[in-house]
Amino acid sequence: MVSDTSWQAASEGGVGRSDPARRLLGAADDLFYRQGAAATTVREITGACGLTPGALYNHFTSKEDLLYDLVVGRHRLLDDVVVAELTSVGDDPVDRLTAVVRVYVEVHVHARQGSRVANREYPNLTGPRLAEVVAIRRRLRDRVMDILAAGAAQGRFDICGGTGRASVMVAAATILDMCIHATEWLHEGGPLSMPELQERYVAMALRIVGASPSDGLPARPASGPGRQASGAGESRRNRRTAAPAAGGTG
Amino acid sequence: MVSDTSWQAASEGGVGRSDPARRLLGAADDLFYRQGAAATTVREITGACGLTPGALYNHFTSKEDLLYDLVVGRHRLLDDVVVAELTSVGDDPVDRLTAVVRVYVEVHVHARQGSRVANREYPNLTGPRLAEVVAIRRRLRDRVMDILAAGAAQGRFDICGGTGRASVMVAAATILDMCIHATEWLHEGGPLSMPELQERYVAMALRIVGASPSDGLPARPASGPGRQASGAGESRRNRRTAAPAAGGTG
DNA sequence: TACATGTATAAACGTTCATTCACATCGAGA
DNA sequence: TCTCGATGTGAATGAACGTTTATACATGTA
Repeated sequence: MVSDTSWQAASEGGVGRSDPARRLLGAADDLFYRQGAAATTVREITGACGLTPGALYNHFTSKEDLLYDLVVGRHRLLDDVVVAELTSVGDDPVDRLTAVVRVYVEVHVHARQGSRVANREYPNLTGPRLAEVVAIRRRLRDRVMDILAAGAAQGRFDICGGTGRASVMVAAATILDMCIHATEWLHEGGPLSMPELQERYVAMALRIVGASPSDGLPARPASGPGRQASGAGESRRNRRTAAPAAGGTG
Repeated sequence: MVSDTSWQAASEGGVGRSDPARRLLGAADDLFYRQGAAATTVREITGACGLTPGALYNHFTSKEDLLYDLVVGRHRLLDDVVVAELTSVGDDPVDRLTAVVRVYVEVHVHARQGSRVANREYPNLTGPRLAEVVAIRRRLRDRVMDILAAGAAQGRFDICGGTGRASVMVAAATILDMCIHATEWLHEGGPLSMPELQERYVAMALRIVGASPSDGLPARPASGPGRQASGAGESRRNRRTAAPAAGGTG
């Protein structure tokens, strides 16, 4: 499990920033989320903070610099959390893939707005700023490819199409895209609780790679309880009542 | 199977348009694909055709009207092809899901550029034009949800999380996103042939819904040859040797 | 009191954008 | 030959953009 406070606080954005800078980041995040970064003007951002356009340049060198702050922060955060989770989880490929999917779903759904901004707006960056974000994204993908390749080599995974690099990449990218897109129609407080959500996505991911059951995780999961696994007992109580009745959409 | 000529010709875009209009559509498609619609100027579009900006307005009422032409055409086309395929395929849910996935992969990968423009730029539309495209997209998704729900009701599918609307939607959207994102790192002439590609995606889709084997399709497919089916022998020659693009990660 | 610092302002800058419009060109039909 | 419709030109328009600049106003400190 993700140690709740660590990334949650950081995901508020603009740590170590002055108060006006943080307010500008927050306003920009809202506007970028609703309209897209390209369609959002400096005047809108500063206006939302009760400021005039010039004020932005006391805190950021440019509009792109502000976007970079938001985007790269989220990417570094995700990268860090994934690494931390993977170093604490052991060698079993099923465990490792499970951990990655759990983290991805939790981070993306929890910080839905910020994640969508990061994933949709990063191509608006240019030059070295873009290169840095792309490098992080590639690293994230390669890490999953390594897990899949290892699992396939051990006979634990059955990747559709074999273990060639192309097939492994298809599977890895599919799994990550799936998790990222969870934010598109699901949100905290929605019809599904976070553990339920994670369970579904873990199950789908394991199915995609054709994972053979290991400890207690059937490829066709029983509806029983999840695994005990990591220590942090944070799934004790449902943080929302969110009656998981069948109906609701997204 | 997709009757090759039908949609392929139509996907060239701008059917029934005058020659300059078609050239403008083609140039805009290229530019939108490379830079995004918002970042592409009317001057660039007309300049690419050896024209001046004003000339565009002899053929389209606005830049958005041109984008609409491109985007709605691709959506209607996909919708039509899916409907045609589904009406000719019988009632078996496995067959129906297989058909949808095959069509999606083929259309998106074959018309990679146009598909990416349609899927990435449609949010730039406004008002009724946007509403029309959104309606088509919803229809496409609902159609897959119906297939999954029917399959689950017949006990042929085992949707992760049960047969509630939310779970079915998660699975349906995941499958469609997966197919759409095939264009992000795969292309005709890439390391995988079209039938291979379709096979992988069909297999992953069936795994996601936990399909139980029916005619000859194991949930863990043997690596042997695919089903006979796919008629059009169109992947004969490799048109490019381009490298597989880096692909989206988290 | 004097000064430095952080922050905000109002106005303007230069650029770029989509769009408009009066006018030219040209092929086809009468 | 004349007209007409389709098409293209090239200049102009008004608006919007990101950004810069000179200036002002607090606040804390020496």
